[in-house]
Amino acid sequence: MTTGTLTVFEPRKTPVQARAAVTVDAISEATIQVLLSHGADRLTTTRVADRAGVSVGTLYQYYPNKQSLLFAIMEDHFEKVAAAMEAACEQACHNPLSEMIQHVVEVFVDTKMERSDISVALYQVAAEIGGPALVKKLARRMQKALEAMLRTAVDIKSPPDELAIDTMIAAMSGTMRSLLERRPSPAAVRKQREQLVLLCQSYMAAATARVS
Amino acid sequence: MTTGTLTVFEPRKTPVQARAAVTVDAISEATIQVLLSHGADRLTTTRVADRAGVSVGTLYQYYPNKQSLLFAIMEDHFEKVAAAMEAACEQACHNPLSEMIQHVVEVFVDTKMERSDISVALYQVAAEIGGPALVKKLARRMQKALEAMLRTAVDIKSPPDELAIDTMIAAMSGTMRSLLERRPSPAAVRKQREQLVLLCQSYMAAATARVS
Amino acid sequence: MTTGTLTVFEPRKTPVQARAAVTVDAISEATIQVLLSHGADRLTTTRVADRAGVSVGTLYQYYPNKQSLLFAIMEDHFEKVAAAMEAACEQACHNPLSEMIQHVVEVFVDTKMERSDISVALYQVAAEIGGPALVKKLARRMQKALEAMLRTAVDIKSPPDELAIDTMIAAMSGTMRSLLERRPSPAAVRKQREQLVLLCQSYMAAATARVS
Amino acid sequence: MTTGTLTVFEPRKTPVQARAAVTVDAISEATIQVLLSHGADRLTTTRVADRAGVSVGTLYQYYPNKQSLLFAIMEDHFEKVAAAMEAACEQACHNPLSEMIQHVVEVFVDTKMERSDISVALYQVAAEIGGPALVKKLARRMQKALEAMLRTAVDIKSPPDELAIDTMIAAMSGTMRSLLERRPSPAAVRKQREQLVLLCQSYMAAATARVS
DNA sequence: CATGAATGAGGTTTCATTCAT
DNA sequence: TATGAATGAAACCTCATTCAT
Repeated sequence: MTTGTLTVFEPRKTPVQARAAVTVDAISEATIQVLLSHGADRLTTTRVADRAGVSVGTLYQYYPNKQSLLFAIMEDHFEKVAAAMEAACEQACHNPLSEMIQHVVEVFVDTKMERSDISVALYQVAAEIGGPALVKKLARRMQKALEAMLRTAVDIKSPPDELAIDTMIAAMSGTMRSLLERRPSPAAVRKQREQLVLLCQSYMAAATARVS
Repeated sequence: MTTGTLTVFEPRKTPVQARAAVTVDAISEATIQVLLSHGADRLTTTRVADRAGVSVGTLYQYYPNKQSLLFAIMEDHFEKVAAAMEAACEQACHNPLSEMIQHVVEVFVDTKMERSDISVALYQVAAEIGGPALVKKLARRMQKALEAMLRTAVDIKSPPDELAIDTMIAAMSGTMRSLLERRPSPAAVRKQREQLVLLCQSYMAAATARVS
Repeated sequence: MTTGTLTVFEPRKTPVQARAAVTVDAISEATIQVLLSHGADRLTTTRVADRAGVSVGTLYQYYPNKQSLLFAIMEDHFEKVAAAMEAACEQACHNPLSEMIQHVVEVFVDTKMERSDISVALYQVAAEIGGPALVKKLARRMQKALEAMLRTAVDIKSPPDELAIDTMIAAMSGTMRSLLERRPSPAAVRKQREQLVLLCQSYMAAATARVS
Repeated sequence: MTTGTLTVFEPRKTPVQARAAVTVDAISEATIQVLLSHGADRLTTTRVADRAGVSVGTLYQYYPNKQSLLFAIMEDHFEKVAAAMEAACEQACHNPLSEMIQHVVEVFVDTKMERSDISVALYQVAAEIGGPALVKKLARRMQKALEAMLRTAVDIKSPPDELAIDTMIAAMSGTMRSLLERRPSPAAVRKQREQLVLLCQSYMAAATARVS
């Protein structure tokens, strides 16, 4: 397919003056806005620059090409999610399994919702940029964090195996994706979050039972 | 975003002659090939026509525009999935809950895998065409079929509520998507299928328990 | 510096229909016109297409990029010059040295003058495209043809050595370049041609004398 | 074509402070470097400034526009060549023709070689800036100096006519250009210099013989 | 004076679509 | 019907130049 190399998307130069930092942020935010209001195929660098209130030239001072715009947002977002999950996992250590899962899933959903616009926007373009590669990286980090946490569960003999954790991550991310793409109301999200907690809890319980 | 109207994407004319049917199929197949080998952003009508062994002009005799190409494939695929699920649901009536789920999930996974290339290809472009709308339609059909089936389960008092069924569909589709995007080996698929069965079984059991 | 690869500049596709051949010629001719009337730095693909009476899109159907436009002309022109020189050399065999040189130099000047516009136009851009490489190829062909001819001179024992022939080629081409860039009148050309003949004759005579 | 006016390209201000002179030199040198390493079409003011270790702003304090950068170098170089030739001509007065020519040609070649990088760099851009005009000026100066010198030749009745001198200048410059563009080794240059001396000597002798 | 962020006109190239043959 | 040449709007991106700091 495409890409494979990630370095192509790296930002072009780090701003040294104060106003430049503002510009970079404005461009980044504008990208999301345009992605949501116009769709991936009508995202043009000119439109982004316009929305950001700068000229195209300025945009290209900080991003080497159109894809790097999207890539930067994705990297940022994934970093945020990964960090939140790692923190959540650490915090939930030494608890019963079901409480662990509840905490972790709630944090996942809440983190995603915090900038649900970004998530939805990214779903549209993930494939065209380094998406899959970054997703894999993110999954590995979550996998590790979850495993470490699960090892400390007070009410199970041994943690679920890798396959089960993998599946749970896929289920969490995938379900969340399906839900977000429906653009749910906050109330709907609350209800769905509850369901996702239940889903993961019951699966983990079942997966653990079979293994131990 | 875009879309909303579905009628724009309808194929231009139904092939009445055998030769035409072959052409249409070739184009459709070529579209998937190109999507997979070149990526969504490098899918051009000329390339598709080339791959299909016809001229652009011919392509435009059967499809009014580029999007209709993709839309037709998606519609087709979704129809196949929906039909398979409806059949599976009917077939699984009057069984214990867990057997029902097992059957349904296995059929879902198998149907998706049968043309996994199409699924993967479509993930890239779903957003740009009538994707969400079709997904919603598909979800409604599955929802209905599942509900009807669940009502006949021999070992539960009342079927899970709408929210739970919805969640299960989102989980099935979403998890499957996450898995397929990793381009798994057939062996890996078999293992993952087992896990997905377990996931849905345990969730449905839990969701039923809470309701009844 | 630049390039090194020559294949990048190859034409994109060979026209199969009759009208296409006309188009290709028109574009080629328009390129020269624009080069001469606007200069190398103001040669734009749009301008060329305009001048040729076609759209940019059409231009790009036959030339993969801007440079290939120029490259095609250069290749063509060099081929013409090389062929003319080879013919001239063959024709001049078995004559006295000075007559050989006269014939060859006159043919060289006349061939260059025939499309002096192209020569002048190319001087501007040779460096930016595969210029040096093609020049070297051309020089080799001329070198070979001249050497073969000189070996048959009836009034010298042994032909001038490679270095001398090389120098004569450089002198012929270089002097011609200097002259052409002054955009001389036909009358001036005639006088200069005579001088160039004399220059080459006396040099070859001197170079031969020293060697033999 | 372009140009015609020469005044546009004059440097903006003469450096009065020592520091400024260093800067101007650095920029000038950087221009040549970039021209040689990146080619004419990738010569940007920013790149030159970078290479020179200053900011674009600073560059524009000393040169009003990009072309003036190149023009200044060319003017400088031509001035050096012209001065060297004038000195050589004066020094060679009152000698036999062939010795005169030898001296003059050797000085020409050596002066060109001293900064052969500049010559090669300039060949790329001469057309885009005031090139032809400057060349004409240079040729006139050389023409004058040569004529004055030739008038003092001790072994000929009358000097060669204007046309012959013109042709010799064209031959010298043109041949040198052809040679330099091949990027020759110092050893090759020595051999070629000898040939060029011979070429000019024999031509001048012939041209004189015919006239007298 | 020096800096480098910002500008935006303008260049190159692509590609969905049409239509004469 | 099939073909493929032609179209041209529109996208991406560069770079000479300015000017606030």
